[in-house]
Amino acid sequence: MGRRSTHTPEQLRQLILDAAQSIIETNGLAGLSAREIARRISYSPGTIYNMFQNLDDVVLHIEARVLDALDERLTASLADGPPQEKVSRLADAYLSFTQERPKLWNLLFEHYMPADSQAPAWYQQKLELLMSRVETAMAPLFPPGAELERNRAARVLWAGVHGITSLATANKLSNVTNEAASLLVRDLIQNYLAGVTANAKKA
Amino acid sequence: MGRRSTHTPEQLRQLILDAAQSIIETNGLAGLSAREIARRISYSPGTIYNMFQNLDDVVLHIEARVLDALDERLTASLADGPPQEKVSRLADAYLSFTQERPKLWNLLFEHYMPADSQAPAWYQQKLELLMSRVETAMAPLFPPGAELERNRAARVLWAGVHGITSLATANKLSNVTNEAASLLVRDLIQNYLAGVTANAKKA
DNA sequence: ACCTGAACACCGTTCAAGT
DNA sequence: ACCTGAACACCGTTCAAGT
Repeated sequence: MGRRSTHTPEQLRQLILDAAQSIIETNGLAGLSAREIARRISYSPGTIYNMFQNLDDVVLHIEARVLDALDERLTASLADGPPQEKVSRLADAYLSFTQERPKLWNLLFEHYMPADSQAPAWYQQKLELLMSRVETAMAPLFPPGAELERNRAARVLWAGVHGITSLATANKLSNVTNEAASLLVRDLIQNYLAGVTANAKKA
Repeated sequence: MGRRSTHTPEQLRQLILDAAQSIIETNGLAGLSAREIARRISYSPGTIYNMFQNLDDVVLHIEARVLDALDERLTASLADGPPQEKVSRLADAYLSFTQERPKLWNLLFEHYMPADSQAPAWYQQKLELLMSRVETAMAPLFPPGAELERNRAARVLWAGVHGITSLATANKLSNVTNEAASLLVRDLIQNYLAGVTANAKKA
């Protein structure tokens, strides 16, 4: 046994991640197991543990890929226009990503860190990057110096869009199908931003 | 073996559900197993399957309890006042429930029906009841005949509050702690309702 | 050095057999 | 009638031993 080295360590890591991602895309997180990954890449289960700390660690690296793919989508969707339109474009890009790759997107929210450990710093940074796309798109709506308000509004919209998508996908919004979700998202953005700009003018 | 009947079937069902709930409250859904329930109630694993279809079915019944408890909280929070205040009260009640019993609340969203089966009708009805609390509280903000808009606004706010809570709890809102979540919720309600009522007046 | 695979401690679920 | 517990097909993870 042992010693075959047909792959470099880096290749092996990618092999593992590719297999894991493919399992998740078809069967969801519930379908993922270290043994199934091993079977697919024709290595023994132990090998997974030579390359990663454990299965949670594998999942975390898949999440990194998803966050990167999501950011690509968001940035690709940007185009000139008024802030409201930019934000709507971002939301549409987010929604279409979740609808095209539901299992992968869902992974981000159904997987929890083991209670004793927090998400690593690079993970938090990827989240912040995503949110900063929204914040930048909205910037013209706020007077200079209103960084706090702008930051808060970006978080509220981000979380709001997430909430609608998440409940619609899980069929927990009572009668709101996945398609109708985009109507709710538009409504949220329009009315929330109307409220925010009205208040900004008052101040 | 067999035949002891120290409990009626209904008692046995409640015994199982009580044990399951207690496991979830301390260790989360991940800590739940049919064998662990059996151990706690001093029955064999097979007994769980005499009383429930499977473990998912047990979880579904726990979810029913959580939805009922949540509705009790929401209705208890109601008091006279302008609609905006009523909605805020509901949101506060929701938030405090999630903070007091995070594992139980989380269950509602981390547990998915098996892909082949939908949530039963009574489950959907409980969800609708919760959402109707919001809709009723907001009713005076809408002109008569605007049922559609009212219904949509209730869903948007419900999903929005859920999204904020959910991301804050999972530490995925970057720097937004669980306490700060209530600030975001207030901001969402205030600005969204400001936008909605401005539009309603225009129409 | 690299990889294996047996071993340990768990699962969900079923169902023949016991009282 | 009610309940058991062995059986089957799975898990995650470790680590001595093989090449």
